[in-house]
Amino acid sequence: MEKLRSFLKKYIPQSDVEDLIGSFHKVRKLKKRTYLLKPGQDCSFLAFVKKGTFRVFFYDGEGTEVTVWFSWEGMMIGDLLAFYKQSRAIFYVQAVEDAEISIVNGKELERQYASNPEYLEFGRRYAEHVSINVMERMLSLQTKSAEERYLELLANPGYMKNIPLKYIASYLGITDTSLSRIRKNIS
Amino acid sequence: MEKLRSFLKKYIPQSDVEDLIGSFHKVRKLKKRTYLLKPGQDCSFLAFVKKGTFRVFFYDGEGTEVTVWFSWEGMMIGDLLAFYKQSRAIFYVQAVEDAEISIVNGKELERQYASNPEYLEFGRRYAEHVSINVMERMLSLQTKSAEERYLELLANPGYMKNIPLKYIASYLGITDTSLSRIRKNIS
DNA sequence: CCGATTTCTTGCCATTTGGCAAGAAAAACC
DNA sequence: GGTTTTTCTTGCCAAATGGCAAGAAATCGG
Repeated sequence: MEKLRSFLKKYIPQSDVEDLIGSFHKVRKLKKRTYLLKPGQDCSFLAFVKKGTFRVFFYDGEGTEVTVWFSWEGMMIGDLLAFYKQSRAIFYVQAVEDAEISIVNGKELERQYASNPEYLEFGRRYAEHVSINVMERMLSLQTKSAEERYLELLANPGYMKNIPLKYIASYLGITDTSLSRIRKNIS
Repeated sequence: MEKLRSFLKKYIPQSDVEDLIGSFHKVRKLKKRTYLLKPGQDCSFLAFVKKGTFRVFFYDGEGTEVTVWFSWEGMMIGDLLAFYKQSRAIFYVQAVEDAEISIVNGKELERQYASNPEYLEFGRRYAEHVSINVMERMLSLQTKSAEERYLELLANPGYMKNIPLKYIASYLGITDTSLSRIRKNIS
């Protein structure tokens, strides 16, 4: 639970987070390529990634897979859009490699918020953090070329190293063919 | 204050919001094309738009204006990215037409959160709402053509009707030249 | 280790979007 | 109302990205 503790402490460093940690009680292991969520399912929970990598994706109007988000060890995963909208799952959430997660149910989380306003502050700060990340990705999509966006990804640690290029391509908003050509250009 | 009340009630319908309303005490009027914020300024506040329209923009590496966001009557405005990151302003925030706003200072807002956990819940729900909006715009940028994105905008009420096309173009992530051609195509 | 499957690259050509510059149209200003 | 400034459109051509299909390369699964 050490990783979960330091994750939570990032948002509410002053608070005792033991009760909150305790509410992430359901543990699941997922084999590579299996699904944590599919569209239409109940997705009123958040999961903390203890091990592995996930991707969030859907099929667009033409039946093409679009990867919306990735999540690695030490981060949260789930269908956050649907979670915040309080709707059924919109996306697929799939393990990109063998993974292990701890889950907190949405109702349980609300109870934690109600019992301790410091946890409510966690909810707020986490949502703000999500806003920041999504805004920055949005800006990148709005203003940068596919090649620039790809270089941006590579600038990060080695996060992308086990991710198939076709997932990365759709995350960048381009086809795998185009990404392949961009890679050729760069090298 | 009626509009502000119903805005706040959208997020915390059960709560008495009078104290929170009271904290939006500073009122400002801005003439068309004047700035509420410029990069580097202190932007630790939120403003509620009582009248008028705003846009958030910056200059990219090539010195081209990029419109990031719009805000209309009944919504909040400010440099939300910098506000959440607790940094100095990153963007310009400009009145697109004569406008009037009510401002709440960030520190004051924190005091409200501290004094009443129900207001903290407002902070959380609003950040979640922002996440939803930004995610949806991000998805649109990632998966749709410029023409589809433009039609999407038009599908809304008459929101865009006083906005110069060049601002809309940069909001869509294209040049004004391209938008002009798209418009020709459509009609 | 080997066959089956998935992923990645490449060629050819189409479509979308951009850059620049000139002129038309609209809006702002006095 | 007329002048100035800003915004919008268009033509010409370039660059970026896509679609399809074939084959190469890598990975998977026993």
